[in-house]
Amino acid sequence: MTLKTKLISKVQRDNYHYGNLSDAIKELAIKLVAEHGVDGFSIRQAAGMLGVAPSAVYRHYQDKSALLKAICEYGFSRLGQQWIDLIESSAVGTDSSPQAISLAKFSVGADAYFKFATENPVLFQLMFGPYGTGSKDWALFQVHSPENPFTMLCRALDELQEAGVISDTARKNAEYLAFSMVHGISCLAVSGVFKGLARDQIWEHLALVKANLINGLCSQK
Amino acid sequence: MTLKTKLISKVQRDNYHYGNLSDAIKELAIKLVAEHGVDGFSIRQAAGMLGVAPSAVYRHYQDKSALLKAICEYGFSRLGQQWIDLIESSAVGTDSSPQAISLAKFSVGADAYFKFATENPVLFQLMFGPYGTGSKDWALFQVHSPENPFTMLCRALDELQEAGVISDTARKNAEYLAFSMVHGISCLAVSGVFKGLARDQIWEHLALVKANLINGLCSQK
DNA sequence: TGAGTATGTGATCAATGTTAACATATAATG
DNA sequence: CATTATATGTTAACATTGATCACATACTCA
Repeated sequence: MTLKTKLISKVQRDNYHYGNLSDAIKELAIKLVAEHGVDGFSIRQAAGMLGVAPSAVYRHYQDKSALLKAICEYGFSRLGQQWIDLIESSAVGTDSSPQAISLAKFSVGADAYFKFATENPVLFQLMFGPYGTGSKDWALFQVHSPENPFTMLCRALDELQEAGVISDTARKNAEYLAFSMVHGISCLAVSGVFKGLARDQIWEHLALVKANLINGLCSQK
Repeated sequence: MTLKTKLISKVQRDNYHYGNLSDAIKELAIKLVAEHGVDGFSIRQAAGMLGVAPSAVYRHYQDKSALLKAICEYGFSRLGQQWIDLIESSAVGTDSSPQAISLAKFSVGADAYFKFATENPVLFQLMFGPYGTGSKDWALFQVHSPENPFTMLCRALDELQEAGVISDTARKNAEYLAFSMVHGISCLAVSGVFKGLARDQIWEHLALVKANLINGLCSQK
């Protein structure tokens, strides 16, 4: 439970002011948290690595919890970005029917969500933990910000409906259903429950989940 | 981030030996963790509340992480118990068809899982975090212990198959599918994402998820 | 009874989060 | 340009924590 003190290279600085400590400390914290877990992260250690006094951090973040919350916000923003990017990069929509396009978009979106989770397990758990969505004043899921993955999912479902792939009643019930499924398998993958399985197998589970979800939605009249 | 020191009543003891400190500290830890979160829990505080020196705890648990792991094990065992209990108490199976019985059992099992999660949010998150399923040597999900909720789910699915409610192929793909869905909505409920919603609404979401799941499984030939 | 073992104590250590008083660079203002 | 205000660092300190050590006490069992 004590931090491995290791040999922390205390970087020497020549300027009194750092430059942009607020961002620097956040980026480093993101890296350290991902690497050593939330509990293995300490403000003092991070400050030392930047060659800065621990108390300097408190000019930019009120708390350790405030810093962790900032990391969560970064996580959500990056998840949103990757969602969009993956849809773009997978070239969904080139000469296909609107039905096929909306389906592919939905599918790729789910992939992006799952991919983000498995590639950033610690961050993902942090985002939905007490310092993220669990924190008292977390507004991201109430306000309909475009960065919100839930909002993105809803838009993907809207497109499915507009393309006539799913019915109006299916659309109504779909939101929490779809979110639960994609989030669920992501959580499981991240939690260590699938420890024995190969990556390919886990992705097959995701495919199964997606297929069942789409099937269920389409079969609703 | 610092612990609220409050007025911790240091209980006075008359015997040198505590009795069963191992269990006492665990039970208190379970309560404190549930109440103040994992990060708000300290060994020293708990020891103080039992009127015992902090170092005494280390006779029974190698680490703080070992204690947290013990809490996770308790969690899984209690979840399993409640799964069984809820099925018993809801009197599933009195003069009904085998199909109806297996369906009801499955449904009630999912309810038990969800109920446990929402009633023990901190514990639930802990169980699937780094000190639970995420810990390096977590064997509960590899060994098929009867306490394992995944094993229980599988048995419920077996019964659905045996009763002829779902097909053989549906049974094969069902495990991770069902687990993902039930676990997914439980995670969401616990994470704070549903913060604005009333309890009834959240339970309706669960009902929807269950309905869609069963529907999807039954429609597979 | 007496030795061995299990369990609890006290003192101590290094690390951590956090704060306060002080120092310095940058920005704003006259 | 000189001066002041503000933003951003530093140093030192404090209380709390996880953990370890030598030591003390009670229980067990031959």
